[in-house]
Order: sequence, then structure tokens, then C-alpha cells
Amino acid sequence: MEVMHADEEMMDLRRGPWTVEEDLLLVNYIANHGEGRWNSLARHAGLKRTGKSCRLRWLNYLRPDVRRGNITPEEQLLILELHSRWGNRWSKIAQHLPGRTDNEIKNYWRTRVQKHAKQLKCDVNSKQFKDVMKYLWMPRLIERIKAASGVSPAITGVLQNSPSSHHHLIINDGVLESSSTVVSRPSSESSSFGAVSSFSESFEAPPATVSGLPEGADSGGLCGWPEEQSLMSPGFMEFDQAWWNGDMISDGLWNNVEDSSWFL
DNA sequence: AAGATGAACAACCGCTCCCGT
DNA sequence: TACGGGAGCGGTTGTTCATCT
Repeated sequence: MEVMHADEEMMDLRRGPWTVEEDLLLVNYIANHGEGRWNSLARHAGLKRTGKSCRLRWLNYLRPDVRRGNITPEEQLLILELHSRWGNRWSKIAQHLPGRTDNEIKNYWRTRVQKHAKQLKCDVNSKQFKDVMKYLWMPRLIERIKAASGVSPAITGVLQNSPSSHHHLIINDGVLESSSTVVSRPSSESSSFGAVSSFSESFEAPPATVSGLPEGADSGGLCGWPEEQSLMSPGFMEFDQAWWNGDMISDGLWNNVEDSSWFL
């Protein structure tokens, strides 16, 4: 049941889903007059909508360069990376995924990422979950990207069968690169760690410079993580040793990981 | 086949910031 | 400097559709 606010009732403003006719009015008006000044645009276009509503409809849906459909593994990787750096700065993250809107990325995070955290029975902002993203999800995404394209042009990587090896995401000069590796646990624990060991094989790929980042995007060093929120912050080697020894991620959490196939 | 449930996505709301007056 | 309107951002809610029971 649609609830109409008093001022909207007075001005006969519409709310809720947009009709095809409204979309046409908005698109045609912007084609002829350009975007901006949304409140007056709404009036002059003959739309009984707020300027806000028009702006949102245009930016999130009608804009010709808006990309729709499934978020690709490359985009997922980038979202995880950038969110670990900037947190819920959706519009800032969206700037680095051409054609994707902040709303879409926010929805992706809420429906997918937070769901996975819930499945693992941990908070999405917890260290544990960040470790899962860092050591499982992101490497798995890289593996998927590699598998999908033979040798991925987007990802540079060397996976080594070493317990202390890692994936590194490197963003330099607007280029997202991944180098090296993945973590696997000692064979004594392999029974509960199959998902990880399955991608702790070696591969080599040629250098690559493809990414979702636009030219001139800001960059960092290793994984571009200047802030303490970084998944791969400086000093991660020491941290990893503790993680490796089982101090960081409980067996219960790993059991949850094993039980779910979400990161595939 | 029909209702219940949950995932995905579209849209709205409140707040803040910026800029012109 | 204060004020008001426009614009943008992040959180939240509503709607639709697919899957499950």
C-alpha cells in the first residue's frame, strides 16, 4: 500500500516504480536539455516526481552507459579490494567500476557479502571475515578469472605450493594486478581444508595491465592499502604466521567455510 | 498447484555538504 | 556570516521473482 506524504499529495507527486512513459519523458528531456537542476527538470519535463527521484532513476537505470547484469569476478575482486580500503564509500568505489552504480555495488555488498558473513556466523567487519576474504574469497576469484580466460589477461599471478605464499593485489597507475599466491594449510589439516588446497597449485601468467580501474585512478603500493583497514597491510607476514598457527581463525569458522560453497 | 521464504534489485528517506545570495 | 536550495551519499525499505516445501 503506497503511503503518500502530505506535501506530495498536495502537489500530486508520484512515488514507487517508474512507468515506461515516465522513463521516456525523462530520457527525452535530458537528451534535449541535459541533466542537472533536477527539481526544475522534473517540473519542466512534466514529471510528477521529485527531482531526487528523477536523478536517481537517471543515474541508476536510464543513463546510457550504465552496466547491468551480473557482477563479474573481476568486478567482485575489485569491490572486495576497494571496500577493504575505503569501507562503505559506495560512490567512491563505483567510480572505479565503469558503468556500475553505487546503488548496485551497495546492493551487491548487502545481499552477497553480508550474507556470506552471516553464513559463517561472523560479523562482516570482523577480522575473521576479512581473513576469509583475504585468504579464500579473493584467491578463489582470481582462480575463477584465470579459469574463465585460460590465462587471464586481467590477472598476473604465480601460485606456489607454499604455506606462506599469498595473493597480492597491486594497483598502480590505474592498473589492478595480482601477483603471487595463495595460502594452503599443512597436509595434516588438509581434510578440513580441501577448498583451499584445491587452488594451491602453481601457475604462471604473463604480465598484464588490464583492470577495471580508469586511467588516473588513485593508487597505492602493495594492494594499495595505505590505511589500517587493509586486508594486506604491511606486516601481514607476521600476522600470517599467527593465522597459520590457528590463532586467527577458529576451527568452527573453518568448518563453516567448508560447509559452504559461497566462495566458489 | 499454491503458499512461504529468501534473494536480488529498485526506490525512497534523512542527512550532510556545497555554493550562491 | 547566515540562510536556503540543489545535489550527493549511505542506510533502509519496498517490490518482484525464483525456489522451496
